[in-house]
Amino acid sequence: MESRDYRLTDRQRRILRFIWDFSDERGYPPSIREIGKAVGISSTSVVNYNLEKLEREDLIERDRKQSRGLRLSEIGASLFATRSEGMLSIPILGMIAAGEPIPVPASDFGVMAPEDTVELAEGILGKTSDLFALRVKGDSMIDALINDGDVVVMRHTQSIENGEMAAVWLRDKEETTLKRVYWENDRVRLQPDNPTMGPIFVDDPSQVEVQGKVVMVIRHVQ
Amino acid sequence: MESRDYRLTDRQRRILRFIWDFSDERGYPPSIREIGKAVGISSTSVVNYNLEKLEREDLIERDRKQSRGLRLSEIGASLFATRSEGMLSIPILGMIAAGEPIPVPASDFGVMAPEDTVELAEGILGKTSDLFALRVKGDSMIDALINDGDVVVMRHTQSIENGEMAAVWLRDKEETTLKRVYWENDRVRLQPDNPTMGPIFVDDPSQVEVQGKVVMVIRHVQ
DNA sequence: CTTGACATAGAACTAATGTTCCGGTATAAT
DNA sequence: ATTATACCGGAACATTAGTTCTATGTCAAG
Repeated sequence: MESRDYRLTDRQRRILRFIWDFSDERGYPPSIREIGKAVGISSTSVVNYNLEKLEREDLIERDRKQSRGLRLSEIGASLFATRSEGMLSIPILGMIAAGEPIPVPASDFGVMAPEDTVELAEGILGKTSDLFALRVKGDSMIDALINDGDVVVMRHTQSIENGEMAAVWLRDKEETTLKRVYWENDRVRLQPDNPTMGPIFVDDPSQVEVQGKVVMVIRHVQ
Repeated sequence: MESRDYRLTDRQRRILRFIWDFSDERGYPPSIREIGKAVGISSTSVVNYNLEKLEREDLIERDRKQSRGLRLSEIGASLFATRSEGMLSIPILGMIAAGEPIPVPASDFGVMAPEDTVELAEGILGKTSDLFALRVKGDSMIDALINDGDVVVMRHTQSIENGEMAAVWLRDKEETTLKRVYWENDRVRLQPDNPTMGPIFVDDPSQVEVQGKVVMVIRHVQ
């Protein structure tokens, strides 16, 4: 971010900073006298004088004749622009089969162009990284209350507990599907949550690759 | 979870909303006289009187003797679905029964204290206003893939289509419940989406009041 | 040196804003 | 009917806050 030189005096900088801090803390802007006291100016006219300078530099905006009628402009606020973050944009990387496993073009979701994104607030989920999303195709997870068209937010991880819902890549079949995963002795059982469907057994555990596990389900109604 | 009823008068609601709007637009809070003018109160003392009520309800905070010395409290601010730079904060106003209808303390969700919020990106849903959220209690909507503990985002509206999912207030029973609503001749059928449960029939349609309809379902896994 | 722009200070003034008091109305409980 | 309470309106009042005016000091340019 470029730092433009506003030709501000030290006093003006301190005034600007004080307006920001005061507003942030109290919920309303300071009066001229409060500014003067904070910055060490005894005369209200001097504060006013400097405020006019700041206004001319488009760092603040003023409503004359209104007590506390001033605010930092967009550009002024950006000087203190602490956090523009807080929002998390999770790419929907594609479809995932949750039914008769349908071929998915790529084994690595990471290389696919996101068709859309789900945007959530940070903090609603734990770690912000390692997240991605997929749109569900099929109804094999109907008993897990995940339906065709839903979006599942997933955490990219290899390690999952027995019975957790995960997106798994079947290496030999070149398919990805959403199932509950159970490791049983020498084989892997991929269990749909739909009574009309049976499990898939994979005898060679190295043939299944966990892409990630489900951490959230989002569904639009209508 | 204690969902508290604020018993605000219409005037107090309008004052609260005006403070919010004004502050949002101007960058500083309104004066007492500005509030009065906006909500149609000629006397500053009456505005002051109502502000004291709002303060007692912890919806605003005041700095006495300071012009414009007031701000919405955290809880007060959360009553408005706030958009902060593309982000939408939707208050979870309480529980809603989706099972054996359990009594819900207030018929008007709009005045209850939010226990939490769901934060989404703006644009993921259409209009930003009129949205609120409820946590589902019970499993009567299990076939609609809505389970105990899920959060339903709702749009506050009276008009819904036949068969849509809605939160309805049963006036005589003083309960709110989440069901599919069917208008049949002279009666209303409230249909759970659970084969083990039967519908509720209400013969007097004026006894049911639609609070809002479901537009989104969010579920955390684990 | 003189001038003028700039920055400052102090004080007086005007306008705005918050506070208080007093009376009135409506309603419900006693 | 009486009382208590909540709510409202008007007006006077006190304080806060914005504006304006005058005066002073600095400093670089002419």
